[in-house]
Amino acid sequence: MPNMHSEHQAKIESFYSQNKRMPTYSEMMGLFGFRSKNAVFKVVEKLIDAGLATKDHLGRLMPTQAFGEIPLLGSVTAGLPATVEEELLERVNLDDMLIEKKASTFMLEVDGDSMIDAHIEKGDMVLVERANTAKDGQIVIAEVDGEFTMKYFRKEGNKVWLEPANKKYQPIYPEHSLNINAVLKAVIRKY
Amino acid sequence: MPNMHSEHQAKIESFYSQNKRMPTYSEMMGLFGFRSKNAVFKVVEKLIDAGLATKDHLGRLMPTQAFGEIPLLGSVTAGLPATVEEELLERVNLDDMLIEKKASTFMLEVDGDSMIDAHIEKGDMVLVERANTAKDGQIVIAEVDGEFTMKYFRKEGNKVWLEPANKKYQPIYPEHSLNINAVLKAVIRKY
DNA sequence: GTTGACAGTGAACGAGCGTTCACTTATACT
DNA sequence: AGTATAAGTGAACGCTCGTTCACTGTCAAC
Repeated sequence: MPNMHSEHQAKIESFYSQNKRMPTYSEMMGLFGFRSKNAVFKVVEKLIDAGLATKDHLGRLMPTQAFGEIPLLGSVTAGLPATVEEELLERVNLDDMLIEKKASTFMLEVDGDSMIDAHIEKGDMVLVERANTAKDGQIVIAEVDGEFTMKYFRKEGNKVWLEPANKKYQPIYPEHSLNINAVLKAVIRKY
Repeated sequence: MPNMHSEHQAKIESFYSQNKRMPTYSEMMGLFGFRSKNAVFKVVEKLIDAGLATKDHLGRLMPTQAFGEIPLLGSVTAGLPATVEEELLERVNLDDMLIEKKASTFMLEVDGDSMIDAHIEKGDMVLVERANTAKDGQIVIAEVDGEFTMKYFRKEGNKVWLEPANKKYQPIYPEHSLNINAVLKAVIRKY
């Protein structure tokens, strides 16, 4: 039996991603197939010694690194190492990485081709944050003549306009006002 | 006082995203500024009545929708609605949406321009899943002559080759074997 | 064969949990 | 003024939690 630890840890991880919380010792009894809580206690003790788990101030198991976190390897040209047992890898949590202000963050689907030269294509998902203002060069979702579009926001002096990232469209110079709706934080394309 | 519920819920959400678990009633006492657990009890009762929370079989608070989930609005041309109080919005969890097999999923940074015509550019982050095989048309990370690259995987009959998404590079026809390392699941670009 | 380490059982214990009860204070409506 | 409704206090209660203790079986080492 190579490494019992990882098997137990995998079951805990699986429980966590289903229930969004850590299992209690009684629940782990069922999870591991034990009939005694003490058996669980000893297993957990080893997981902690191995640095694969932690407890909080209530004695409850805490989600540590590797719960919701994904190994962040180097670049594409480096490829994937054969074994990823190494704990010296950096790890990232998608939510923490992409979402700053959760309450004002939304997701939208892209449905035009006006930002194609910025490599944002139809069908992509965009993560945006509600805002009324933007800085020059940011990509925004704005309302122009009652219609919403995604464009580069440009500002020079007190002159503002919108610029598509597609040569076949023209920049938009607002006559009166320009209602910024949100600024782009991230693009997500799923395959 | 417009809606006390949302304020309390926001504090719980904040606690959850920091501690990756729900607060206990005692912790909520501190969180809300109460000196009695019963005050918390009544607040929680209302949150449940309002459908903003649930309890599990232990009586503990459960993370419900809206914990780690982001409102998924329509398309960009639809813009962002003024109020998002409506509970009829679809919501998505980034992790659940993007990660299928957590144990074999990794993140890499893109560092070439060979996939630029597929709108994957230098600096993008890619979510990949370790694999030895792929289907025709999928984007893969493969090893060719000791070097790793990201390319389209092509297969016709028993002939396989790699195809860049950039006219200035040539397709790669492997002489002996072709080591597929991983297949692309998603592209993430952060601004 | 004996010993020691390890893994698991089963029962017990204190602590903290969620919950309930009785009571007080404040707000709003007749 | 009088009264209902809601919000908060503080103490109590049972239940489940994590933890501990004593014990049994198993396997390897010497």
